[in-house]
Amino acid sequence: MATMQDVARRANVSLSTVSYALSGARPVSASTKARIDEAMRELGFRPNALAQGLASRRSRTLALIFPAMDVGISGTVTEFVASAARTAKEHGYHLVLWPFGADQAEEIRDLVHQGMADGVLLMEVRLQDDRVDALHTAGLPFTLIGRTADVDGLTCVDIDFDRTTEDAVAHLVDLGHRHIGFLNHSAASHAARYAPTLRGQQGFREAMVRRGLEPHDVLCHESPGAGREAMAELLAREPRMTAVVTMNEIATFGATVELQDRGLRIPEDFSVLSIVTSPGVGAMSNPPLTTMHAPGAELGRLGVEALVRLVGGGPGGPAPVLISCRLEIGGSTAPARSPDRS
Amino acid sequence: MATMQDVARRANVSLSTVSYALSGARPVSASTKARIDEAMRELGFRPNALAQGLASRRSRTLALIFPAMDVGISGTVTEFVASAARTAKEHGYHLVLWPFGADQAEEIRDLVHQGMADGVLLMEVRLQDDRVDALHTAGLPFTLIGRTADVDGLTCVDIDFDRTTEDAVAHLVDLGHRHIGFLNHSAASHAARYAPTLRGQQGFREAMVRRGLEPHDVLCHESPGAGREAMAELLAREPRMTAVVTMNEIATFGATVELQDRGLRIPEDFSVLSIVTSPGVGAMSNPPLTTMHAPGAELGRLGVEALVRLVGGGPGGPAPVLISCRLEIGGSTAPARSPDRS
DNA sequence: ATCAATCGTCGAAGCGCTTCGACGAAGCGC
DNA sequence: GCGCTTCGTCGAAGCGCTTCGACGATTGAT
Repeated sequence: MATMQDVARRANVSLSTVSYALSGARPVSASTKARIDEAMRELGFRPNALAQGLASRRSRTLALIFPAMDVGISGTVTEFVASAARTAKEHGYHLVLWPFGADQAEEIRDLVHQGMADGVLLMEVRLQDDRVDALHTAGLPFTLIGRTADVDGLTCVDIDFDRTTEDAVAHLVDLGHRHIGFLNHSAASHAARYAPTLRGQQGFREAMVRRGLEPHDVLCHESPGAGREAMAELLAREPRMTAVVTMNEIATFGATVELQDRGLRIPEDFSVLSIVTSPGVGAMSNPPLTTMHAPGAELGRLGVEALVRLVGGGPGGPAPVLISCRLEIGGSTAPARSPDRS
Repeated sequence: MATMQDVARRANVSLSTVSYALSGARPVSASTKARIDEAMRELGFRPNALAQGLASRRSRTLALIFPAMDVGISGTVTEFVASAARTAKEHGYHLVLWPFGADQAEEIRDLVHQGMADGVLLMEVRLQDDRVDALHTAGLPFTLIGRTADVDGLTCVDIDFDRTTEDAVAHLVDLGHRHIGFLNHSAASHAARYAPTLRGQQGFREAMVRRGLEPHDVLCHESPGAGREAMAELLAREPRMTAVVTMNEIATFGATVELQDRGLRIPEDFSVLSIVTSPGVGAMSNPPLTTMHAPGAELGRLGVEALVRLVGGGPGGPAPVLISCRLEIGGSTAPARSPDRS
């Protein structure tokens, strides 16, 4: 593996000139640059990333802290990670994976001190998150995928739950639905102050109330069985219900079964709109679900771009960047059946 | 950020002694070691990863080359990546992501020359794969997740398709089924010599023939619509069919619809066994599918462990490490209905 | 007591790069 | 023609660590 010294000798210039030719930190005459380029090509020279990092104190590496992850279908995570890695590469950065949960702030601090990363991307952020403090005191640039309760001074990229629930309700109301339920994540996630659960609930309620409609929402464990029960409970609370917004993929499969078991046809008798979904899940139902697909790829791209800006000394986003889920019309939503009697 | 020099001064020893105390490369007296440890703790010292890597010529970083990935539900990929990252960390390695497709062998060579990684994990290997050659000539240790056509001298970790299809057929035959279909991946993947498609097909056929049964298998695009058609074709080919093995998640959802539309109840009239599935997909059907879950986490762990061994100068696996998918009984397989009339 | 073989420690030479100060050679105004 | 700036290049000093050879101080065998 050729070193810069080899290139310098071959091009009859000094080591530092090669470095300047490469980085452009100082001007180099065209003829010299040509000789150097030639020498590099002939030797197949690639600058050593570690030496470069050590000397410049910039590793050109970003770290992605990602959760232990025993979640069910996490196509969204894959999309996110793939997109983040691709974007990092486009900006000349490596992306390293740090598998740390919310309780491992201390270990994160350790890794940060190793100087391997110029910046950190933190995903699955809790409303209250020790890792954020750890990163803060470590003094390393970082951006959050998600939001803590207080985002002051932080750079965040997150799903726009307000807009997503608003759009979801708007879609159903436009179709004539008035009695709409919301099937949320589990009570456990609510208790743990899992942001999507809280924000989804709030967004749905506001979207309904804004229209003078009564919101009905239930928490539901991530399983088809729980989904059936939750759907049953929603119908018990409001028998005139004709549509449901779900934000719980696995439970949705149970919910549709409950509906069909009651003789309610989807979408003729009842509309189902699944929000914040992984790619492809809509297609797994019959009829295929109308979904609002979680913007995993966008989050990855924007998160990395914000971080790169930050690492380069740029400004942190003053406000969180919020991305809404995109509505994808499937076959599970349709105009409300009967004129509403309420 | 404290350096080794700081620690040395504080402990009243030389820089090299600190290094030896840390690495154990040479003996250090207990009392000296104690002083050094103390100094490290007081200063919160963490060795700089880049400097360590530069000096020792080992970055303690592994690279994971992973596909562009526009696949549908890739929970398995997530499992794999998470498990690989966790295992790498347990062994004191970082894991960096290199998003490269099969056609980017040249760029891989470039990155390898940068000296950032001690070893490479290559996933979604094609039977014929330029990247393997690139890695080979680069002289960097690597292990494959999957297998090329010729695995001589290579270290591989892969799904055991023979065993998986054998177990799948055995499960169904034990239940009394005799006319069994196989719903494979797409013709495109077959043409591209995508290994799972080829090996799955072959394994299924052999498992059937071994029992004196006639194998019926179809290629099928990854969509529910194609799944319906493929299921219809299988039934047309063999009307007495009472069970199907599927290796195409999205298509499976269509296949079950086709069966139910024909009045065939699952599992009373017809058994469906979905193999090489992502985590959680079984639960998405009603009834929940009996599946053979792809061992994503095991592949990640074993792949990294093999690579760590290789990087440490250990022997490459002489034979590929093959892992079978684990049968998870759901509600979509049951004893064959009527005594077989064939 | 004597000599060789440890043992524990130190100093120094890198690893391959970035970056700072310096310094001839041009180029400029006057 | 004089000093002055600008341009292109060089040498050297690190970045924070590993590792090699060396060297007193013990230790054990004789």
